Amino acid sequence: MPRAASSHAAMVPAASPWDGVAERLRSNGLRWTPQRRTLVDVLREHEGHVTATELIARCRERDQTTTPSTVYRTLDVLEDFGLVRHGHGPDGREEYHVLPDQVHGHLYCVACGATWEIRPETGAAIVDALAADLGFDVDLSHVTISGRCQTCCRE
Amino acid sequence: MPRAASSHAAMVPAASPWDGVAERLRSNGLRWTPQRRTLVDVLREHEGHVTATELIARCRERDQTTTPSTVYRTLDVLEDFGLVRHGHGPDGREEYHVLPDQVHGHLYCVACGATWEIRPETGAAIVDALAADLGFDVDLSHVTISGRCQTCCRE
DNA sequence: TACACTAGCGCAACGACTTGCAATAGCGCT
DNA sequence: AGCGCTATTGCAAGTCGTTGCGCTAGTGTA
Repeated sequence: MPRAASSHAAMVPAASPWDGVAERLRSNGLRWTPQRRTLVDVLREHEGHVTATELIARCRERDQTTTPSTVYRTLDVLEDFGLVRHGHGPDGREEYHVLPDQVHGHLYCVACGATWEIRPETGAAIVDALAADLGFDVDLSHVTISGRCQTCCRE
Repeated sequence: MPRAASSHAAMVPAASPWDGVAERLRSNGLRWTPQRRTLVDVLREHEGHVTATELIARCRERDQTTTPSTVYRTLDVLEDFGLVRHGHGPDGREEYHVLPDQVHGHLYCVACGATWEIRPETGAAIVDALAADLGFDVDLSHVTISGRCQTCCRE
């Protein structure tokens, strides 16, 4: 959807959810700093999953002075805005899902180390099962379930 | 204490899965050390869930010289023997399930902080759903799923 | 454009967990 | 009971993530 910001703004590249971040922050009394800009630039190219450590490394590529604490704190802020979502990988380390268009859980194969996303329908089945059991309202996005993938099971 | 060390030992308390640990270790070329004894003694009284940090603290109560690295390493060994099982809590920290008589997953309420075990039947439903989806063989024991419990949902 | 207000930054220290390594001490064997 | 082999230990150093704090620098306002 072209989403014309004015009568003649037809050349906008395809609105990215990141485009309005600065304004969104400011309108909430927060600030748009160089450090946040760096992180957002990195996130732009990482739609998918990334570990916090990797994000820090990538930020440092662009700005040597990047500090871990700042990155973690900015990620917290972005999470409040729904732009990223964090969970814990099988080893307990932080993992971020960039732009969670759709909440989904993850599977991790302990044998080959690969990860998969749980399909929405399957995720729904899990959510339903737990809702029926204890009336629990699951937040799938925060979880990585481990086990063995089909391929590794065969071996 | 009655427990006669007589020729006929009929007063043994009821065989605990821990009773044979020393022998099991030795017969596998491993060793039964004072440090391991301390940890096992602690575990004996903790059937259920414990964090690694708490275990270390309890060990230190009994033996001031307890070192974290030793405890972690011993837990790894015990896990190989199936006596404990570790997973990661919602904050990514290690949690140990002592004597997992039955593999089960956990639920954590982000609102009130309580945790529940997932009932076997419900767990089975989850395992089945993922098996059907990707042929994935889930290891439920390693997971804590977060969300909101029934009570907190109502509020 | 200058100013004050305060969000955010970088630092330093801390807690949880891991790992390499040299010294110690269980265990089986004689 | 003594001996040697090597599993374990304890330490030190390292990684990942968090937190308290004083100083810096975005922002809205005048």
